[in-house]
Amino acid sequence: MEKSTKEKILDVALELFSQKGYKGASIRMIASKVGIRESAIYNHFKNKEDILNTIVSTLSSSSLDLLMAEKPIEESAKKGKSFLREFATSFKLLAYDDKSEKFFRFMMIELMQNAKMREIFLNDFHKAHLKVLSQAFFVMMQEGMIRSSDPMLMAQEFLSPLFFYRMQATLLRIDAQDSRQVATLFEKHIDFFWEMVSL
Amino acid sequence: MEKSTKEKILDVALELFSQKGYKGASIRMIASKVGIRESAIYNHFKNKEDILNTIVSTLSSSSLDLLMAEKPIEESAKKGKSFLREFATSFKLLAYDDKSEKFFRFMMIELMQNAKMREIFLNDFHKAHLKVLSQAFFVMMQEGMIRSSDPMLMAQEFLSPLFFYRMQATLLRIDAQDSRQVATLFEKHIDFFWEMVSL
DNA sequence: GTCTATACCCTGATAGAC
DNA sequence: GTCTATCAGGGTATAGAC
Repeated sequence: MEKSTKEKILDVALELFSQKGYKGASIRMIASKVGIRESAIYNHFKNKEDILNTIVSTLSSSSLDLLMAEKPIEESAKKGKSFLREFATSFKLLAYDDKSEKFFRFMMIELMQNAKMREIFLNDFHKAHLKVLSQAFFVMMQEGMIRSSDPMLMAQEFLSPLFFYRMQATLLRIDAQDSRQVATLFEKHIDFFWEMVSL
Repeated sequence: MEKSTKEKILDVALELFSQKGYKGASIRMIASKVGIRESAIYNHFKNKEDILNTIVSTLSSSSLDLLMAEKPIEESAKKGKSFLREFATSFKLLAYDDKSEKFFRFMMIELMQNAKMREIFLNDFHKAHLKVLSQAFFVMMQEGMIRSSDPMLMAQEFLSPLFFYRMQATLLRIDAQDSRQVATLFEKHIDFFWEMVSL
């Protein structure tokens, strides 16, 4: 099963976008890495922006699906610490999945430059995670598993370290540095957090 | 007191770097915004990279000084929650200081593209903060103010939300959105965290 | 210190042959 | 679908007049 030229272009483009950002990755470099001429790109995509949009719409949704495809939160949240561990593990796995990591890198580069990417990050990414977590914490509070507090605040406090550890892991891996110490932080975070909030 | 041309160039460059990144901000745009020709830039800086280096070496250190210019940590850490509040307040103020915010935006853009910026972030910025905080938590544990745990882990857990809230505040402010809700998270974080760890 | 003029490279994109 | 050829525009940087 050979990859089509179109798929090759998308793969190479994501690779280069994640290293140099949208502006820094030229059509010429993409074509060269794929092994065709610049002009041949335009048989598959209208222009450079068309490549970008295809990548973004493909990958911006997939990361959420992995986390949310489970049963209703009302039920799974009753598992308490296990739920948090599953959530964090999914989050951590994304940090070590090739395409997800590349998209994450790309997203971080564009975040401060591109309003559309900010919207994707704040709404699709962050707000969606917060919603799931705050609902879960609400259930856990009702069940008397954890101490009473603002569920949304607790969601922010739980999510922030996950994000930051993921970012650190990505940064270290770019320079081929050892990221195992950071990897253990995901698990330590669950233990630490649960010990703090559980009754 | 008039600003020298050199200072104007640095101000405009930081402004544009923070909006478009290093590659995206051209000498031409910088010159145009300052009100001179491109070639005149080269009377003040050897080349574009020279502008970058001047900005980085000026601003990468200053953000730390603000936080660390206090008394020895061994003493101030004994203040417990007040110490954490002071630390977080300094951190928050940086998010609302014009030049610091611009440099932060610029740093976030370059982080995934530029090895030097990664080094600045991980060593000068992150590691330095962790060192101060872990020392402080160590003292607090010895004084019996907070529960016993790994001081470095506790530092990571305390710092991560601060970073993430700062990033959120910056993102919202770029689009001129209301960032007051995020601003309150800094204070809520202190209260939440302290309630969790204090004895 | 600033200007004009210029050199040279890289960019995205199109036209037309095969 | 891919190629060669070509274009206009923007990028950094330098030389030399004022």
